[in-house]
Amino acid sequence: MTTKEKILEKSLELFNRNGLDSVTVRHIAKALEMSHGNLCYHFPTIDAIIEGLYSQMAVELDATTLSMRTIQRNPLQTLAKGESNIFRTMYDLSLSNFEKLYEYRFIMLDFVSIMRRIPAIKAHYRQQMVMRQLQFQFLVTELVKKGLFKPPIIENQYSTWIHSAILFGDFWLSSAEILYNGKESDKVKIYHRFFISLTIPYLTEKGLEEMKELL
Amino acid sequence: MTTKEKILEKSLELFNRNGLDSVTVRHIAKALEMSHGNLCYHFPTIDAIIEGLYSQMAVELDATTLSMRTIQRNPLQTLAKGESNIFRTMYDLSLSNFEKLYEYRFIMLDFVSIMRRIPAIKAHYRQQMVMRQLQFQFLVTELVKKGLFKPPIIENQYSTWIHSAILFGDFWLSSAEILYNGKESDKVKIYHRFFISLTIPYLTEKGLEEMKELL
DNA sequence: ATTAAATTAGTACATTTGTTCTAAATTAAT
DNA sequence: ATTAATTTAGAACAAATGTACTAATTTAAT
Repeated sequence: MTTKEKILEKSLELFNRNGLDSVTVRHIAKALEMSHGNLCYHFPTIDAIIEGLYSQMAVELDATTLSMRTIQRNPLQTLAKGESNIFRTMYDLSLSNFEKLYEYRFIMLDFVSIMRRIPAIKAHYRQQMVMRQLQFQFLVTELVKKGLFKPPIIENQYSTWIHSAILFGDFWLSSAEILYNGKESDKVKIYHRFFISLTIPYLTEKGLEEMKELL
Repeated sequence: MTTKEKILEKSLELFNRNGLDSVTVRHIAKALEMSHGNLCYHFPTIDAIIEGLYSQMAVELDATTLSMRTIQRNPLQTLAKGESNIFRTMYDLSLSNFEKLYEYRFIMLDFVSIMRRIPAIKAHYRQQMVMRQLQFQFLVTELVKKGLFKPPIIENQYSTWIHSAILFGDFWLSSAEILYNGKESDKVKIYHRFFISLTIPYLTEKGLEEMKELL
């Protein structure tokens, strides 16, 4: 493991534990038993560390999104494997997404602050968001075609719902930080279940049966 | 207007404009053309200012919640006024809530950070949350009874939904801060409409008609 | 083995910040 | 009008922080 990697790893640990505000280059250096002068040799500013961690997360999230893209590219083929697969795939993909966000939770917990501090991150996030929206949109359309999701009752119903689903995805960690009381090790699972449950009123009877099977 | 009030007012303005992190006692004092020594006479710490503003918001939010409580205390009487009233009331109350949150948006934009810094605020918020949850629960039950909301398909469906509605209420400003592109003056209206739209799949046909009338 | 490049430690400096303190000035009370 | 209380300004201090710089040490290359 290179020094840069060691720094990123330890920084993530400290950011997650103590929050963005409370961690300084000196803390990180001390935790690594190196001089902060040296640390600044590798990462001249603390923002560079944050940016490095964000990039890491983005890359790792992309790995899961990639499977999503496979579905998108060959939707018929993917869906043809059997209808129960699509929910299972959705479930698994969103869960690994949630887990990844938890791994980098300091970013989500200080989301606005980070986006304001580092414009490059904000730009990247906004770009990703356009993609996410399209993927969701596509997925929902497929689900309606397949008779698993109800057709929209009013115009734009699903795009509104997608928007709120994305919002949930971005801020469940913040909400949990303040309200969650249970075991830390159950947090991801529970909020992910919340997330999945939000689809229920949109399901057809057929969709509901499959979902019940899954849960 | 007392000096304390002037300080709170100007602080709110600066916090909203520049973000929590970027505002110091000296900035506030300078904007008010007073010495920061004097400012610290009225508010010994910057956290005291934040706490003051949070209390203000809480009190003002309570004013709207109070009307909510009137419904809760005399639900039959309130509902008997005509079924269209309940949606109108919901709409108006949630809108004034959204407007109030916008007025104190710096709090919502640095929600986690503030809750971590000032335990008293966190405690108060958590307490309020229990109330909010109950009010929502009650409201939904009434709406189901009245035949405006569908009965739950699976157990705890509505408590999950309420949870996510509260999450939306707390973090729409954060999401908008990063993603919203439109006119600033439309922000509240648009996100509030989102919020209201999230009820649609839960509405009965009767409910849907009334909602369409409202929107 | 020698030279060049890189990494590292430690120091130093300028800024900022929250907070305290003192003395002056203003206001209110009697 | 005198006294007491409140308010204000400004200086002062300590701690923390980001960043830069220098010199030493280690590593890699030839």
